[in-house]
Amino acid sequence: MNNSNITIYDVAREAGVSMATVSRVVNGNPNVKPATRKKVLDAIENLGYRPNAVARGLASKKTTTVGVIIPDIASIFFAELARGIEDIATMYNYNIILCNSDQNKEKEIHLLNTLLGKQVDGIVFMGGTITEEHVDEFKRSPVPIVLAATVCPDDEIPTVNIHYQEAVYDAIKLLVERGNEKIALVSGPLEDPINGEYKFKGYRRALEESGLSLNEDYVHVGDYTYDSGLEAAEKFLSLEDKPSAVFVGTDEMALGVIHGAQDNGLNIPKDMEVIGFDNTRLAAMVRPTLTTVVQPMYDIGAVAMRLLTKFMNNEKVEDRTVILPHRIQLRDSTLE
Amino acid sequence: MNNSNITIYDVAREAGVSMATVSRVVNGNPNVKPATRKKVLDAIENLGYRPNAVARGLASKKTTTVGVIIPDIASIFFAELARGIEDIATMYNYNIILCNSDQNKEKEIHLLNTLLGKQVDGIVFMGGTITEEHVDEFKRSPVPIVLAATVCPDDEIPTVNIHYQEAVYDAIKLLVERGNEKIALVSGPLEDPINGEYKFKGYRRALEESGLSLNEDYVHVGDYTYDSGLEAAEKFLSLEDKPSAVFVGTDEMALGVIHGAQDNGLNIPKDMEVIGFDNTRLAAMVRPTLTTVVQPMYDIGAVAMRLLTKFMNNEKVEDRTVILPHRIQLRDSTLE
DNA sequence: TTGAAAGCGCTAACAG
DNA sequence: CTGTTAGCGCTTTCAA
Repeated sequence: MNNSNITIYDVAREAGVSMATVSRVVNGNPNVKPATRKKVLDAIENLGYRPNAVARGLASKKTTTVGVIIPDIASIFFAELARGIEDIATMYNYNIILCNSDQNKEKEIHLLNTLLGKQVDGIVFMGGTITEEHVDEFKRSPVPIVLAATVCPDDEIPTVNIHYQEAVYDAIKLLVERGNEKIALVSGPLEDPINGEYKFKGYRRALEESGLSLNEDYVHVGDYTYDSGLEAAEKFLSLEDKPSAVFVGTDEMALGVIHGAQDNGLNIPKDMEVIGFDNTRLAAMVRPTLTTVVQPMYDIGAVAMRLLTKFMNNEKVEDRTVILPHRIQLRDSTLE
Repeated sequence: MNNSNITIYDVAREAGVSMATVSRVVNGNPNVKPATRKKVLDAIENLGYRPNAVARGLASKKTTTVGVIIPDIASIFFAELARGIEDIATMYNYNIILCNSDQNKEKEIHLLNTLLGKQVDGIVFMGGTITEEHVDEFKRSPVPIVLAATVCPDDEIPTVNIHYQEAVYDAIKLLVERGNEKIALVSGPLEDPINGEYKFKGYRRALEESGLSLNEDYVHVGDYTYDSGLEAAEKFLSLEDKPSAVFVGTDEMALGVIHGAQDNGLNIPKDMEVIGFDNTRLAAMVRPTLTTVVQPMYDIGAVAMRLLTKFMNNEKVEDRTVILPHRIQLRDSTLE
């Protein structure tokens, strides 16, 4: 039954050894005579002994648990990231305490402290805007912290990202090369530097370099939801001079744009080309299928966690700022 | 900076009291003179003291952490459930250790033991098939376990579900009432009792009661993926006598069915009506929008977690098997 | 190769 | 209202 009350001490007695020896076999210490090891293993088996990780954590100051602060696990984007994190964590024998922050700064800082209180061995942090206060907290942390899919103004903090500006630049350039001169942008909230700083700048730079001017009517700021994509389409279609292509900051909003346009009788991509961002599974679940910038979410999570293990083991880390490659996956929402 | 080394003992000295008193104020024990409390609070502030939850856990035998075993957090369905769980957990001041099981029995049992080793105060379990071995483990657990969106053959194990058979029955009946006589089924893997037992039986019973016979050609077993929905459509459309309606076990597969049909020139719902299951956000992200059975994932998670808190607090629980209501959300993939 | 003993940082009686 | 004192179950020197 409830075997949670049997301790290392009980095993020691049952096996006729000291608890130190039991500890050794439990921890795979080689300095134990095979015969002794067997006795102990048998006792463990008989008693149904299960080591108490909390006690172990207190004594060893390691919990083999890492904290994960994520904006919203229900988001298809972050869920994929989380899976990458968890898989690698499991591989290295860590468990994960998962916390949703809703990108709320107070919550984020509070969660950070809760996790540190729980003595996690490290933290993977995903968020929107990283303020100085965030950075201070990160630096004050007694355990390593790695940011995933989150840009940080301070480059001493380890991060794993793709090159957002470049990625958007590439997408816009592609549209330009295909003859588009009226290219709209549906962005996520500009307060998030990934949108306001990186993606937007990529858009602007690509237009400039192509000799195209930035038309404010062609910029719509959404809130990441499908519905805001729908709205963006409505807005663009109400324009005198409609855009011939639109780049959308996330796939979910891109689906909204596509459907909004189709609901108004447009043909995608003939009447309007659409490019999304992220390459979530959604991209294959629309008609036409969505051309999109591939952001390897799972890999970002996996690499961030791997990086964290290095810090936790005091391994040498050559580069604390890792940039993963991106590319554009052509599908049917763009011509040709 | 790194304040993780300062302990309750340091605070006690700084405040000129005993550690017991510090413990009292940290834990909100009212038996402390206000003046003393203030001294302690100041000392805590000055030193930047942060209680060590691991030590606390060892001493109190409570970790305020619950384990969550989930098939795949990257699934839109489970991610929503997880969010419900986490929100309520946070509300009751618990953190969550999240583990992906991929519905693999060995992994599930192993994770269970890992979590128990970490001394979680309770566990929310989501899975597919629950075997006797599972039930044994659940019953052997020293802490309460609640199953969410997971049917269990043994009804002593607390569960939170909707009435799957009834839900499917309702959907099929609706199709019948609208004049359909050739109703196909796209199911998830039949090994999962939710599919093989409950949903399938709902389908069969509705047909029987409507005087319709079950046609094997009209049953396709998918694997929950969009692509398997696509395949199902291909298969149905290759039939001599094509179905006029199809009920699909999950929304994602339903999108596949819709697109598969459209890719073959069919008009949904005119040529074929489609009903999905779950009412994930996907249901609104297709054209036509998807009529679907509403399974309140978030609520299931939330209620399961709430139930777990009751067990953890030894509160009276009237009903360990809770059934949440379902309904059908009519959209455009069905006629009228 | 094994054991003894001192903590890890905190809670929880029990006194006072 | 406050302090003393045992542990909680395990790891980790240090000796043997």
